[in-house]
Amino acid sequence: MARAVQDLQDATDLIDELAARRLGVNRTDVRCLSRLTARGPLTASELASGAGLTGGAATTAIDRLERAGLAERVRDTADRRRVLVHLSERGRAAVEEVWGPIAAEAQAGLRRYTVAELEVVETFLRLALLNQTRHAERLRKDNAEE
Amino acid sequence: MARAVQDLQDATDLIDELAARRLGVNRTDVRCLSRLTARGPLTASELASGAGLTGGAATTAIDRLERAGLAERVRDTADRRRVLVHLSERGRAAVEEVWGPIAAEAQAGLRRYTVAELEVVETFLRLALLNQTRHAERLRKDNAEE
DNA sequence: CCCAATTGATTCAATAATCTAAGGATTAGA
DNA sequence: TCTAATCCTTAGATTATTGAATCAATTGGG
Repeated sequence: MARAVQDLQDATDLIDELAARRLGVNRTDVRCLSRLTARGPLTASELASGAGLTGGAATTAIDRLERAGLAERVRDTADRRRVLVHLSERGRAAVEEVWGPIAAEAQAGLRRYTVAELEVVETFLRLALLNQTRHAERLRKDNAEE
Repeated sequence: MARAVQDLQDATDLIDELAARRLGVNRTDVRCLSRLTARGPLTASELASGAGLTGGAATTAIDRLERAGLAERVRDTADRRRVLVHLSERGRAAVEEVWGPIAAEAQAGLRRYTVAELEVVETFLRLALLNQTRHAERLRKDNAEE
């Protein structure tokens, strides 16, 4: 079972790599695209913490995405220190082109499952997440108290 | 459901990051450690392709792991061009310390599931993998024929 | 048995990405 | 209004990866 999870993760990793090449950006930028798709427009710092980057790295990542025409900076009118990062129309289309079909087929596959079965799978995933989160906490604490 | 999978992946990612810090190596090195743990001693080139690295990158990654005391180079006596990379005793212990408890608890969690339920989950994961693999192929082809 | 071709690993220079720290602009609070 | 805090950017140093060249060992055809 652990192996099945691992294999799935490796495959996802591979797809990210291929998607990066396809879009002409790097893996970090793909991670940012994914965040932006999932969580709507984000400020530079939200994107940074979401993608596990420092501020400086986020700035250059956004630069690259902007240069690639996949995202756009929009100054927040309410607080002009902030920069909101939006997916551009082209960015949205690119994301759809790469991940749309994957999501669609996954969705289709789910239709063969009964509600009870879906429940089992989802609970499994949530428990696994809980386990990981608990241990992430343990590691964070261990790292802190060196 | 897609969200549950995504969340789990993010959490795994976070753990890799924390583990890297804990062990004093980088993410690439953690990927190598994971490969070495899962697939036993590997030659430098097997490790390279397994971890998605070029030859040069693999060499320096092994250098770092060796310097950190986590792995060891062993010249293959049968074919002396080859270098087998083994986890060191300390490497094995470090992997166990970080991932052992996670695996143990995951294993324990699985015991609450019936055989039928496990079957459902495993099939789900395999189908998801299949879907990803199919689309990885699509992307690879698209990239190739540019 | 030898030599050319191949294979495996390493080295090195160039490139790319990241980090940290400092700086500039804006906002919020006293 | 002045000060501190916040947000993003910039710049220099560090780190990692790539791709090509190199060295060593092996293999196979003649």
